[in-house]
Amino acid sequence: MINALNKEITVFLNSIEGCSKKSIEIINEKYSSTITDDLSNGHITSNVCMVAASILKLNPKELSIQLAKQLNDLSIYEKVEAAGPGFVNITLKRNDFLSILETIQDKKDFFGQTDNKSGDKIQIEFVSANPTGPLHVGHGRGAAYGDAIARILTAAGSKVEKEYYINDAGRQIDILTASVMLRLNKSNDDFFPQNAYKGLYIEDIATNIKNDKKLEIKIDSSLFLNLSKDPEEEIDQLISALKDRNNKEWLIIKDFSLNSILKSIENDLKDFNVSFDVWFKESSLGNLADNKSKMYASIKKLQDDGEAYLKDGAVWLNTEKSGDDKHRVLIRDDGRATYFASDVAYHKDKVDRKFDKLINVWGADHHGYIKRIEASIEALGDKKEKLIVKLVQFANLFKNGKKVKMSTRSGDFYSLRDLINDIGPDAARFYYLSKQADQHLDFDLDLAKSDSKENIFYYIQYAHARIFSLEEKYHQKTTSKEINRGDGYNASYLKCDKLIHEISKYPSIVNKSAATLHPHLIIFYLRDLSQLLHSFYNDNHVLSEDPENLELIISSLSSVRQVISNGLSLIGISPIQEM
RNA sequence: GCGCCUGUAGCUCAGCUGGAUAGAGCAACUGCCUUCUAAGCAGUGGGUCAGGAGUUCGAAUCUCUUCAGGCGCGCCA
Repeated sequence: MINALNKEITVFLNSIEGCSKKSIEIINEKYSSTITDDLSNGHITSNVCMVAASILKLNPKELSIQLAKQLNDLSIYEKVEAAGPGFVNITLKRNDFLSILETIQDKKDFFGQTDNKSGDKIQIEFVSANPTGPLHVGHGRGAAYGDAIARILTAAGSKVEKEYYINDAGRQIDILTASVMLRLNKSNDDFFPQNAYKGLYIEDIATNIKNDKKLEIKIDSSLFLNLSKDPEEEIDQLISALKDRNNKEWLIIKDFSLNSILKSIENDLKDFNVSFDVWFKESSLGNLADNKSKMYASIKKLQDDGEAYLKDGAVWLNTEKSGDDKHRVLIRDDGRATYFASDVAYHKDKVDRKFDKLINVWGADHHGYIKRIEASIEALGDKKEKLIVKLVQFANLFKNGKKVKMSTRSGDFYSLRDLINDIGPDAARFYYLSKQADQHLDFDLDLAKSDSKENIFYYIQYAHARIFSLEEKYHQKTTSKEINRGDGYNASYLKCDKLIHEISKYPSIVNKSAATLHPHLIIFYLRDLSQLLHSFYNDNHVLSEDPENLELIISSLSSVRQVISNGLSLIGISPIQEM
C-alpha cells in the first residue's frame, strides 16, 4: 500500500517544474510515508511535501494541496487530504483497509517477516561469560538481548549466526582449577586464598570429581608457608606450584571443572530459551609458540604489514590511528600474549569467516575496549564499520524492595538460574528487554510476579488469552471450523478499525526494531495493541454480536492474537492461552 | 583529567534518522462485574521535555555550552 503510494509520489515530484533528478533523489532519501499514529489523520500519511519544500524552496502547504488533488484524481483512495503544515493524509478504500486481515490469515506466524530473505550475513556474539562460575543476572540481560536481536534480524531477512566465545585459556581458568584442587585437598582444609573462587559450585565440582574420577589430592602443607601477602601474587604462586607438583591431576581437574561449568552454563541458557550455533573456544586459537596456530598467524600478519612493532621488548599495536588513546601491547616483554592478542586473533577469525556484519554484545564496563578492537580490525585490513558493539548495562534486581546482591567471587549470589526458577524464563526475558539495553535497568522481581496491570508481561499475555478463549467459544458455536474470509465481511462495521489499524503497523515495527537493534520497541508496541484489545473487549460483548458483524470481529481479533503471538516470539516468549 | 551513557508528570519509563495538541503505567480521586477471563475498562487532575544559546518553516529529537547522576580508563581477564 505504501509502496504504491510512493510510486505516485515520484510521479508527482517529476511533475514539479524545476525539480531535477538529483533533487528527487535527495527527497526520496529523506521523506517517509507511514501508517498514521491514529485514525484521526487517515490511514497513511506522508511528509514528502515538507521535505520537498525545504529542498526546492517552495511552500509546503501549497505543495501538499497539489499532491492531494493529484492523488484524489486517481480515485484509488477513499480520500486524500492536505493537513497541518504540509502533510498529505490518505484514507484507504474500505476493502483495501480490511485487506490486512487476509494477509495475516494467510501468512500466520510469518506475518511481519520480510519476504525477501537475501539479507546480510550477520554474526552475533553474546554472553561469552568466562567459564569460571554460573551465569549471573547481568549475563541474563545480555543473553536475552542477543537472542532477541538475532530473532528480529532473522525476521527482517538477515542470515544470523549466534556465537559464544569461551575464554578457556587464560589465568582465570587456572584460578578455577586451583580453587577446585584446594577443595579436593584432604590434608589442609582451612587454607583457602582470598582470590580463589569461593562459591558452593566449586565444592560441588570437587565432590563430583572425587566420585567420578576417584581422585585423591594431598597437597604438602609446606607449600602454603611462604606465599606472598599480595592476593594476586599469592594465587599466581599457588597456581604454578600446584601445576608443577601435581601436573597430571591438574590437567584432569582443569578439564573436568571447565566441562562441568560449561555444561551448567549451556543448561541455564537452554532453560532460558537461548541457543547458540557456535561455541568458539579461545584455546582453539592456539598459542604463539605454535607457528601453525591462528594466534601466531594473526600477530605475524600484523607485524608483516607493519601494523605491529617491537618496543621495550614487547610487541605493540598502534591503535591510536582509530581513536584509541594509547598504543596497546599484544605480546609482553616476557613473551606471553595479552588478552588483547587473543581477541585480535579471534576477531581475525571472525573477519575471515566473511560476515557482512559482526555484532558484539558486551557488558557496558567493556566500553573502553571498543576502540582497540576496531583498531585491530582496521589493522587487519577490514573496515571498522563492520563491527557493531552493543553495550548492555548491568541490571539491578530488587526483591521485597531491597537490592539483590550478585558478585561472583564471594560465594553467595543471585544467579540467572535463581531468576529463572523465581519468575520463569518468559517473564525474565520480558523484563530484561523492557528497557533499552544500554541503560541501567531496575528489575523488580515482585512486580514481575504481581497480578496487576503494572505487570505489562501479564497484561499482554492476558490479551492473548482472552482472544484465544473467545475463538474457542466461537468455533464451538459455529458449524464450520474455518473462518470465512473476505467477501463475508460487513464492511460498514467500524468498531474494529482501531485494532485493524494498529496491527497493520506491525511489519514496520519489526523493521524499525531490526534497524535500530532495539527489541523494546516490540514490547511497547504489544502493550499498546493489548490496551486497544482490552478496551474493545470491555465495550463489546463479542459472542452476542449480530452474526453479520461477527465474522469481521472474529477475524480482527484473531489477527490481533496472531500479531501478539508473532511479536512475543521475536523476543523469545511463548504466548499464554489460558491465564 | 579523558572517553561513553543518562537527565521527559510525584514515581518507573516510551517518544530521539526533526514534523500535527509531548504519551503510557503506577500513585491520588470517581465510576463499571446477574452476560464471552475485573491479571480488565472508562474518566479527572498532574509537564519551564535539567538550564542556556544556536541551526530550521518547524526542536523533547540536531549542534555548542553549563549543571547533575552513572560507568570506564592495566604489559588484569
